[in-house]
Amino acid sequence: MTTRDRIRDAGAQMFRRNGYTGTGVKQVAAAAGAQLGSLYHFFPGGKEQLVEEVIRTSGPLYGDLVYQILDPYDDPVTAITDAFAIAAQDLEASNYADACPIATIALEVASTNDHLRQATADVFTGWLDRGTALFARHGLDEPTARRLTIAMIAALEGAFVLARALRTTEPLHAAGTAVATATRQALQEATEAR
Amino acid sequence: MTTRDRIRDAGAQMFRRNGYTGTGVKQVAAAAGAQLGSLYHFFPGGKEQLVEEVIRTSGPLYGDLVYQILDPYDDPVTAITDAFAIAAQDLEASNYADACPIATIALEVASTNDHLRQATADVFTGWLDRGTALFARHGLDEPTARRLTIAMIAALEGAFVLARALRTTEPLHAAGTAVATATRQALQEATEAR
DNA sequence: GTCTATATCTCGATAGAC
DNA sequence: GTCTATCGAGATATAGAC
Repeated sequence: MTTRDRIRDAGAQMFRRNGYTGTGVKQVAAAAGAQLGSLYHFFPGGKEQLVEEVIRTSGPLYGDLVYQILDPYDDPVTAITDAFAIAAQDLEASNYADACPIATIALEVASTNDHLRQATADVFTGWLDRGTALFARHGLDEPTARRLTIAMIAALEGAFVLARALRTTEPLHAAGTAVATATRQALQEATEAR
Repeated sequence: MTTRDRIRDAGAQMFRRNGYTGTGVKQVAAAAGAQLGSLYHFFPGGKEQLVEEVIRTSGPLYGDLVYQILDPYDDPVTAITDAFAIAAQDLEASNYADACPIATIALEVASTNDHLRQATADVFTGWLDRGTALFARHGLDEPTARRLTIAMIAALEGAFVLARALRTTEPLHAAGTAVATATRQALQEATEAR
């Protein structure tokens, strides 16, 4: 792996766990086994360029991860339940450190840096579009599919907040169950309307 | 209002909007119209003592706010829908700045400061207990009531993340609808089981 | 209790030798 | 591209006069 990649990955991990303002560029360089000069060589825009790249790479990557869990299922209801269970496992395995790679950053910059806010918005928009298409494939009309996707992502993000604070996976299971129920209901109504 | 209260309130607002690590004690003192010496006079534990007090006061206060919206309703389903709609209005009115008063802090400290992490956990636990009691009053058994409460708070927190990043209230309406649906379903099952 | 001044440290960022 | 040294600004925190 190149020095550039090591810096980007170290940044991704530290921003994810300690937040944007809570992470220093020197720490990132040290964690990457690189010199500060190298960081500024590859990221002349400094810390802000580094986070933006982290947002725009880690964000979609995490979307892929979730998508690949959901996609193979015939039944979206069990797909959702299983996906939240896997998220719970992963979170616990990382000692409640690795949840959403961009949520902390998103909240930190939402009212302080519009350029970075837009980067997080682009990531969320990408997730929404893909999720909407996935739900639509199961027979839901576009507005309903979009509504459910938003609810699913919101449930996951919020469950991560509670789970990391409480250090228990209970929120992920509770949120997953609720989203699964709402999805089952929507699918049923779509069938009845046919 | 006393100087101490002004400092606490200014801190609450700045931590809520810019996060914990993103806020400086000098800025807090300046925003409160107080001198730095006064801040350390009233909060000898410095920044950490200040946030902890902010967490433990603003957190329960926000819980009261939500509770007072939900409580008067006979029907929890419309209560939830309305509560999310009100949250959407408030968020938009503050230009997407004032969402949950402790969520950003909670994510920032979850893996970096166990003492503050515990403070946020205590706040969430308080919310959960009150919400569970409220749902139980409408005829749900305790585990179901707790599950729904967790799902509701998670949906709200996650919707805030999406809404602040995307600068739209759509996530709050979508999340509210999903939680309302899950609640309607749980109430129906409870009635049928009787 | 309030104010000013300052100590100490770490921050992001830059310069320049190699 | 990598490394060392350092700049200037801002961070948290403290001291001490009033």
